[in-house]
Amino acid sequence: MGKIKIKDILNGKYLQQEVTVKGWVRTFRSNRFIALNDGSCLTNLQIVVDFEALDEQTLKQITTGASIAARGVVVESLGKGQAYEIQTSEIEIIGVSDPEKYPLQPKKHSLEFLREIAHLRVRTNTFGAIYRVRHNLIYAVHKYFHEKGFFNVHTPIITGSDAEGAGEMFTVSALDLDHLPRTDDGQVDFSADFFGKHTNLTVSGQLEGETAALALTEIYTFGPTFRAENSNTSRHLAEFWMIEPEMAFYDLHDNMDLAEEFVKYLVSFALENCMDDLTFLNQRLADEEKQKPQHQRQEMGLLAQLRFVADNEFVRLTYTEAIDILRNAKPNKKKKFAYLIDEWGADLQSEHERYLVEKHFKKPVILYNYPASIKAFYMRLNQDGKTVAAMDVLFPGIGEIIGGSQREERYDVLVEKIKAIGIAEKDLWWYLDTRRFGTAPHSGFGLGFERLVQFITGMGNIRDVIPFPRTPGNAEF
RNA sequence: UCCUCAGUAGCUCAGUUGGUUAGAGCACCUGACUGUUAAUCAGGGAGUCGUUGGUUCGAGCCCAACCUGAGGAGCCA
Repeated sequence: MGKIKIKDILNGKYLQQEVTVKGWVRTFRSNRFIALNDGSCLTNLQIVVDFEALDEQTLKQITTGASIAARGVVVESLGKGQAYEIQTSEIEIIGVSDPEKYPLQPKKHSLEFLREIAHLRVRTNTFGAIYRVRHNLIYAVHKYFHEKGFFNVHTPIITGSDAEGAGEMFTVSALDLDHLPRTDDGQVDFSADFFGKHTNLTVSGQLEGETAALALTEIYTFGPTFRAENSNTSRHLAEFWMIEPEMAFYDLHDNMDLAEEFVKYLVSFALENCMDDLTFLNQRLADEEKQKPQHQRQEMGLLAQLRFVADNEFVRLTYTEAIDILRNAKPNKKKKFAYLIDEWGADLQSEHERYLVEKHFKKPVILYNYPASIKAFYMRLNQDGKTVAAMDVLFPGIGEIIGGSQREERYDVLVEKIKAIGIAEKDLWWYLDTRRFGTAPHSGFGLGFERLVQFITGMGNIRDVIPFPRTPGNAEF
């Protein structure tokens, strides 16, 4: 049993029928009303018990957190708070929960406290909603690409490529750390390791994804990604999930078109399929905003902002245009920026991106054609010889949600850039092969999945949108 | 990694210029209650004041180091 979900009962499918429901007790009031939740939806089902029909032992074990089965008839509720309820005289305690020790109480808990009990926080309204929205977005990612004819490619999680250049990596090793084999010059001898060479957890599936795009035309990856950077912010994780589409015969503008359409699709999908959970999260955010001083509050609520993003064109402007705007912006002239903008070529800081998105345009912004000097080696050099065909999608609140580029498909230009940054050609022999045999213009981008979930759920800290966050100093559970 | 702030009961917090036995709400326990909605009412238990060291007759309060958390910055997705 356990096939009947509370969601279906609340939809009215089982009115006047006898059913068995199973779930976890949220509250038990007046010795009579159980609020039962099975995770199928946000709303609890009210179980009305005839306590004279139950023995005292069973009654005592109906406590917050306990799992139970209840058998009874679905009826229209006599009370005001809900449409349906179950009248029952048959309760089975499946798993008891000592109320003195169970950490979740029917009251508000801080997100910081719930992070310490990540194995139980999914039993709260907020995290139940986040898990469900996250699932729907995972599904929407595959649905979108599948319907457009893209193929999902599993790129390796353990990589032997030393040259991805996207940050610090975690070494993967089966060597005995207490007795490390050494070479003659004292270095760790990775030739004695499992793979016969030094290997890492991947920081990006892009380079492998490119090889697939140059055969299947349109592909995407959706997998875990690892960064060993000591980042302690509300927007960074050491283990996160990234979506990386890669498309042959796309230039930078095709790439931006896809990125914008894709993000809007995901936002719309959530609005169409997760309205109950989003309405709850909208209210949660509104309550939280009320605690803040007025000048720090956001103008739009969560739902309003999601609709705004789904319905409006993103602004597109070049790095050069952005520098012009920023140079003449009030905070720059009044020296309010911590980093003042004066020269072309400066890297943009968070405060500048925020100004453009939240103050100047008040909508998502796509910046493109960045100086080559501040971007990765594989990005395609533009005709001006000083900018590359790179683009970043910037969102209010969370900043960079997508980073992408048209890739350098010209063998000679690519080899020059690889040499210039000091990577050995032989380490990328397989990547360079794609430029030697049937190379083609192609483009792609990376979307940080948790940042997207953050935006759609309105959660301020990225550690609250992944079930078990991995951050510096934290790998509990 | 840097800057700022915080750490007191299971949770959220108050705690006066350093001064007797450290408080509240919620939660929990006991009792009452057959239409409650974070139920309500009466009573009860509950603390190594983050850790270590120091100043002092006396430290939850002052000083130092460390640990943990949050916000911001850098790196980025």
